[in-house]
Amino acid sequence: MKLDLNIKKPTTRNAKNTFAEIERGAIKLFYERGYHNTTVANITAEAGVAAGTFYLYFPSKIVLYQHILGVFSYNIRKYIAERVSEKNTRYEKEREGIRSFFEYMIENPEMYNIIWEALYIDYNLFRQYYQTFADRYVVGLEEAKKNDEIRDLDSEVIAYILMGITNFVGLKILFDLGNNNIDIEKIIDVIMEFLEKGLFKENAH
Amino acid sequence: MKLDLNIKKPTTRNAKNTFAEIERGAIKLFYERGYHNTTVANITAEAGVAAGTFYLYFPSKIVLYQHILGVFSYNIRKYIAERVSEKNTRYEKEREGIRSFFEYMIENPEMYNIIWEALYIDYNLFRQYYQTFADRYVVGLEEAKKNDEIRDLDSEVIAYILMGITNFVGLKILFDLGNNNIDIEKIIDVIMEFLEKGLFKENAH
DNA sequence: TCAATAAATGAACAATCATTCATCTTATGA
DNA sequence: TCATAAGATGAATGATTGTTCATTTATTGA
Repeated sequence: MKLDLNIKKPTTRNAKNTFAEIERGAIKLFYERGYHNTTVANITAEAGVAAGTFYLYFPSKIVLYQHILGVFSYNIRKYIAERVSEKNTRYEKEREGIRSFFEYMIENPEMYNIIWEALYIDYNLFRQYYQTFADRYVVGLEEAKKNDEIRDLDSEVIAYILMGITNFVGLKILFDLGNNNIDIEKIIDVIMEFLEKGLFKENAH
Repeated sequence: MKLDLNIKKPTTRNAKNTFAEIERGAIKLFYERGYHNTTVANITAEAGVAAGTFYLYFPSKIVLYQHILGVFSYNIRKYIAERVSEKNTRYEKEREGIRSFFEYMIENPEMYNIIWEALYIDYNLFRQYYQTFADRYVVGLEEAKKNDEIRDLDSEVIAYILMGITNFVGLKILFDLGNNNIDIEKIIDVIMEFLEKGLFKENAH
């Protein structure tokens, strides 16, 4: 499934550094200005190398983007999975999943913009990213159902519901990141109470 | 608050048609190819007018985008508000809000891409769009709290939770729109049961 | 009917930018 | 040490595209 992007890996130590600098510069600029407002010349200038150097490693600008998306996609899944696997109940796993998503997002605010931008750069990659994320989620939810931990609701719909909650509350957190008075734990508390008891009171209808 | 985009409104009937054709062509192409892969020449060709005609009405390509975003933003809010106001309980309002969001989205799949793309074209407009949407939501939620219909949770967080749910489940629906066996009512049932009782069973932790 | 105004045209312009390539520099390993 | 390969350079290229403008056509109101 891992598609070959035709990227040339550097061998010498200096070259590895050059490659990493191009990655770093691209992530910074794609985040700050978006893919289309970032030129290859911008990236190489940020990386401190000549324009032509870019094409030693990447056959095109779009391939660099696809590569970076792949790296982020892998890293966030790994980050979350490692922390969730430490917990035992679905409730604790869910809480930890949400917390680690927010953590990763705050440490790597570039990820957000870069992943969403796939919708306008490579639609299939965008769709695949979320569908893969959802598929993994479904596995955990089905297991929790077997253990009688969660209600018997369509797991795929629930997966998208939970991704929607974390992504949009995450968006709000990014909006407010300038303000120093955001309390992430308090926000997670609200989400968890919502997941526990729902929105409506018993007499609501 | 309504910002002046410096758009020239047409006066004669023919000119009104030209203006509408440019709007229509732009929406079609922004949806199909994205903003950056759509040229002004593409838009005028789609509209069946000469390239220069574009600048009779819009001072630049970006202003046309901002104009279209404003139209969608207004239309979807109006569409939902009209239907929600017919309902009495918060439960019924919520269900109708979700349903009408999906309805509008399926009828106007362009809206989704065009609004999200704001993140890469005009960040402030993007942020303003969601914050305005959330602010409206908060008003309704606060009222429902007073009526003891919903739990006492932070209304702004809940607003982003609910927007996240509708947007991401909506995304899933758009992914699957090719398949003819999607049952929207069933998906809404899942969301509503989730909102009623939460995700976890009583004995979950 | 006929000036005055509005609408429309499309070739030309100027700027941008992804990519190439001939040349030079550095590293490697036998 | 030295031949070979890998890494790096940056000016040049060619294609694209947002915008302008001199000119032509259509509409309007008196």
